[in-house]
Amino acid sequence: MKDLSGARTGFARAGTPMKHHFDQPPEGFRILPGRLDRPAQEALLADIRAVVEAAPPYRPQMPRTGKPFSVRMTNCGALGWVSDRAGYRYQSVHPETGRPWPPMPQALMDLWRAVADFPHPPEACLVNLYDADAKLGLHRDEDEDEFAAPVVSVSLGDTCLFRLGGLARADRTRSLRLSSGDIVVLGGAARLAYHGVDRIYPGTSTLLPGGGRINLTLRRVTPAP
DNA sequence: CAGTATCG
DNA sequence: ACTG
Repeated sequence: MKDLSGARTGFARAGTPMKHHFDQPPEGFRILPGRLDRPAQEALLADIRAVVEAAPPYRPQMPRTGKPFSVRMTNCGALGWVSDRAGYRYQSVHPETGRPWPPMPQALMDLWRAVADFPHPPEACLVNLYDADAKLGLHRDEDEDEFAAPVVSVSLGDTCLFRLGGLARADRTRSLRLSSGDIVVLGGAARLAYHGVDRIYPGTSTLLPGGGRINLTLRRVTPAP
């Protein structure tokens, strides 16, 4: 049964008298018109293989409960996003090896420069590894101290069902498929929009030998100098 | 105080 | 554990 209360913000019909409504996705959300071609995807994948070699993917845990994520993660760049019983945070070292995160590959620095429209380089690239059953619940990227910079996301491998909401958790959401090579920018008002990954469609890409999906999210964490 | 990138 |  649909929620007919109407007492929600979201992708409301135009002309609704309530505040905080929009009939379009939040301003600043865009899927770049041209996805990365196969050679570019393969080059990025080679970079990520090196990252994974130096900083092995691990399974984060939810704050307080310790409940494991289905998604495995690692990072590259000066800072990496981690989650464990102590909470969400950015830190400069891998939580299991204690070593600094491997450097941000040049291709990702170049990609950021090309699409972010922000005058300072990214500090963190979170690498999310999805197997066929992995999901990421609706959330906002709000652990950064710099919201003027966008979040830039690159999809590699199997297609996923991506869900985009609004600025409040209860806002209406839209679902869209993201396929290998797609580049998404969450900037402007959409920088703090709720989003998540509802499902992976196995066998929809030949990029990753074992199947699955890799998502790279580039972020500026500290205020621009 | 409840909620959270969990899971349903 | 930390934010809102």
